[in-house]
Amino acid sequence: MKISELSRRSGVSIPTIKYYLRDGLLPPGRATAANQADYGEEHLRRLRLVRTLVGVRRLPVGAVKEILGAVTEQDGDLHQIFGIVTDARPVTQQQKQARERERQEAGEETGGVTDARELVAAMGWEVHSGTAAIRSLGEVLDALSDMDSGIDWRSLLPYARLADRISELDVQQMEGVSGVLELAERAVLVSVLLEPALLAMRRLAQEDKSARLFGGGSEEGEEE
Amino acid sequence: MKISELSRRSGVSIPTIKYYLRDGLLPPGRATAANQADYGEEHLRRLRLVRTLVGVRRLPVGAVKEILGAVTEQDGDLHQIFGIVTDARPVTQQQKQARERERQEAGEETGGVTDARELVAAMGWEVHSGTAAIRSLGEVLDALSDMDSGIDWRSLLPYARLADRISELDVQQMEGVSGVLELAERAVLVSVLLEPALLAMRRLAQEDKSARLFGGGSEEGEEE
DNA sequence: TGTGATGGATAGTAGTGCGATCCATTATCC
DNA sequence: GGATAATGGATCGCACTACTATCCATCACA
Repeated sequence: MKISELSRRSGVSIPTIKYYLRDGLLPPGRATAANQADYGEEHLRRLRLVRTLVGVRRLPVGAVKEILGAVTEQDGDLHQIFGIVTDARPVTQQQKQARERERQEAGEETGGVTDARELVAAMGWEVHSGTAAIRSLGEVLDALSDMDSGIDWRSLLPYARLADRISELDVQQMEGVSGVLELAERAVLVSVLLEPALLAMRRLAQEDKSARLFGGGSEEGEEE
Repeated sequence: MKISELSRRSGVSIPTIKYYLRDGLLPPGRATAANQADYGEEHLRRLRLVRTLVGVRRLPVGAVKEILGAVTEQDGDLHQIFGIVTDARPVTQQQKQARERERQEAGEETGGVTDARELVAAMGWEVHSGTAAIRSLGEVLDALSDMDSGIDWRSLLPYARLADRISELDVQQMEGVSGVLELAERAVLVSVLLEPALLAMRRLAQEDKSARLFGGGSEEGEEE
C-alpha cells in the first residue's frame, strides 16, 4: 500500500502521516526504491491507534510515541506492558520545567507524595515506588492541602476502593485476546482510552445525583 | 493587598498574575488610583484555585475561565454549579476545529453518541441531553468501534455502575460546607481536581492487579 | 517518454501560557 | 518635597506543540 492509499483509508492527510513517520510514531514503510515505500495493514492499525490516542484521548504526540515505542519493544509480558502504559504521563516541556522548579523548592519530595504512599500501603497495592501515578496522586493531595479543602488521603480511601474494582474490570477486558501485539493494543485501549469514558460517565452520574439531591431549584432549561 | 504581596503570598509571578487579570481569570482589584489597585483575600483564594486547575489538573486557561466565570455568577443552585463544572471541557482551538471537521463528515451525530444515550438510559441517569459528557463518551465509543475493539456500550455498563457509586461519594463531599462561594469552590475541587487522583489510583490498582494476574514474568526492577 | 506521485527535507502557521520590557503615574521613605 | 521604587496597562517576544505547505530529485506507470 502506498502512502496515498494509507491516507485515504485512514482519513489522515499525507503531511500528517509524514509528520508521524518523521517523529517515529509510525514505523517507516518497507522501502522499495529511493522514493517508494510499501505500507501494510499494521501501519493502518497503528495509524488508527495513534489518531485515537492523539485525537480522542488528547495525549501529546510525545507521550503516544513513548507508549507505542515501549509497548512494541516489550512485547511479551502483559504486566510490563501495563506498567509502561501506566507510567506514561502527558506532560509538556513547559509544564515539566514548572514541575521541576516546584519540586526543587519543595525539597524533592512533597508531603503529598508521602500521603500517596500511605494510601497505597493502606490499600495493600503492590507497585514499584517510582510510578508516575504516585507523583500524580501526590500533586493532587498537595493541592487539596494547599487549598485547605479538608480532603486528605483518608477521605480518598472510598474512592480508592472503587478504583480497585475498576481495575478488576480492566484486567477482565484482556480476556480472549490472542496475539502479542493485539494484547498490547488492547492494554493501551483499556487503560488509556477508557479514561475519558470513565470521567464522562462520572460526570453524567454526578449530574443525575446532584439533581436528585440539591436539584429542583430551577427546573426548566432543556434548551441548549 | 498590592500585587506584589499577592504574588509573594501565592508564589505566582507578577507577569502571570497580570496575564490572568488580562484574561479575566482573576477579577480586577479595587482601583484606588490610576496605577494602584487593592486585592483582597478572595483574590488570593481564587488565584490558588486557578493555579491548581491550570497547574495540577492541567486545564487550559480558557476552560478555567469558563468554569470560574459561570460558577461565580450562578451562585445559589448547587445543581446548576455541578452542571456548569461538568460541562466545561478542556479542548484547544485546534482540536475544536478538528472535531468540527470530523463531526461534519460524520453527519453531525455519530453512532457513538447514540450509544452513549442508550447507556445513559440504561443507567437511568437523568441528564439534559446537550451535555459535553455525552459527546465525550460518544467519541470514545466511536473510537472503540473504529478500532474493532469489541468493546461497546454494553461492556461499559459495569464501569458505569462504579462511576455511579463514585458520584455518590462526590455529592457526599459537599456536606458540611457553608458559604455559597465555598460550595462552588468545593464543587469545582471535587469534580475537577479529583479527576487526576481517580485516574492515578486506577493506574496504581491496575499495576497491582496485573502483577497478581499476569505478573512474575520478570520480577526485579525496584531501581528507578 | 512524460506526467504525476513519492520520499525526504525545510520552512511556515496557529494556538497556548506565559516572561520581558517599556511607560506614565503614584505610593512611600527619608 | 524630592528621589526611589512599585504599580497598572500595554505590547512584544519566546518556547513549545501539532500540524501544513512547499520544494525537490527521483521514480512508477501509462
